[in-house]
Amino acid sequence: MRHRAPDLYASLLSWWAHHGRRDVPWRLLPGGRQPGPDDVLPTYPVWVAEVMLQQTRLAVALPFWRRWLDRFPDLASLAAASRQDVLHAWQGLGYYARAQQLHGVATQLAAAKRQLPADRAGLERLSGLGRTTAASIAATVGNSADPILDGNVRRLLARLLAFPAPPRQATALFWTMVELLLNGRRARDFNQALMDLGALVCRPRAPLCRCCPWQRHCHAYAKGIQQQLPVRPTPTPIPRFVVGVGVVLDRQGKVLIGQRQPDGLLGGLWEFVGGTQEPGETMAATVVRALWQNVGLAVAVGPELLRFDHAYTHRRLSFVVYLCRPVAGDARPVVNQQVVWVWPHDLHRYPFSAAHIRIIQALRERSGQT
DNA sequence: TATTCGTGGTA
DNA sequence: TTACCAAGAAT
Repeated sequence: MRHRAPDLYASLLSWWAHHGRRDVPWRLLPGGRQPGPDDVLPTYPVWVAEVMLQQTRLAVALPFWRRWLDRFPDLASLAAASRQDVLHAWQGLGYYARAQQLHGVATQLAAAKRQLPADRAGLERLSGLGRTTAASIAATVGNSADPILDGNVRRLLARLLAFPAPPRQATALFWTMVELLLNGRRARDFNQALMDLGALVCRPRAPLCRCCPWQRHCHAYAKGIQQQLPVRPTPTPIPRFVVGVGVVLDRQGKVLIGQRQPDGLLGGLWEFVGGTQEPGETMAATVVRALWQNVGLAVAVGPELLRFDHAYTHRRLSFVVYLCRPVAGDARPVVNQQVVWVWPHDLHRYPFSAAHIRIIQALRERSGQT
């Protein structure tokens, strides 16, 4: 009995030829010409793009990718850059460990006088690349026979099979399926077509089944349950915290910032000093305690600068930010890598997270008024 | 295997 | 306002 994989492949590529996205990184590479099946694309810009695109929407990553290539056009320039410059180029993209991994790989390769590998096995040994990203790079660059299994493909296959559990439980099955669908053929267009189909038609919400080349093969569609798939894993409750932040200005008008430890949340980024409110504690007390514990500085809490909510994947924070004056002690790094006093107009030289960018913006608006 | 890594758009 | 979620990987 013949399986139906060849039919699915052909209908997918036929759909993609007319409806695939044009603004994907490998179709935007310098040179402009659309690559033919035998063309080999440069590995470095594809590597950067694929890492940026991990858990990040195409439209979000694209401007970062362009700026990055403008700033670090090749592996050598990235290797020669400072960690600060690299983090600064990544500022606002999130998952900052990815930037440090790119930098680390570039540095190690440069020290060994080696170039990026272009095959999946070699790529997968690099820090920050799992099977999907390595396969996507290899297939994009060399048009190798390496299928991918990203979020788009998982969702698509979960619906195609009407898989009755969270897709993560079907990882082995889905890998086998994409291998069968690709059937040893070259994967550059195939992988892109699968992702485009997931992004444009088999969308997370309100899939456009009328436009889908696989509609007649789709078990979820046949059952009318495409809206209910894929099955979501039971969400874990997200803790909420209130964070008190002190923007400390000294007599000169310099402001105190600290650099976070290299690993963990927002690793290596700079921040204003703060801490989470404890039960029964006033906001002012939280700020005083945070400054004392984190940098050994006694401060007087002044007026509130702003308050806002900020959500991370696994916690929700409410920031309350106060202007403060130092009263006693010298700022020293306790929980931070280092602390420095900087002029407000030099803050843009340091990489900050989105929440602290917002604080900087409020600081600017306030100083502009007075 | 389950958590932990950001951010901003969207309904 | 809230919850969901996106070109996943590391631990």
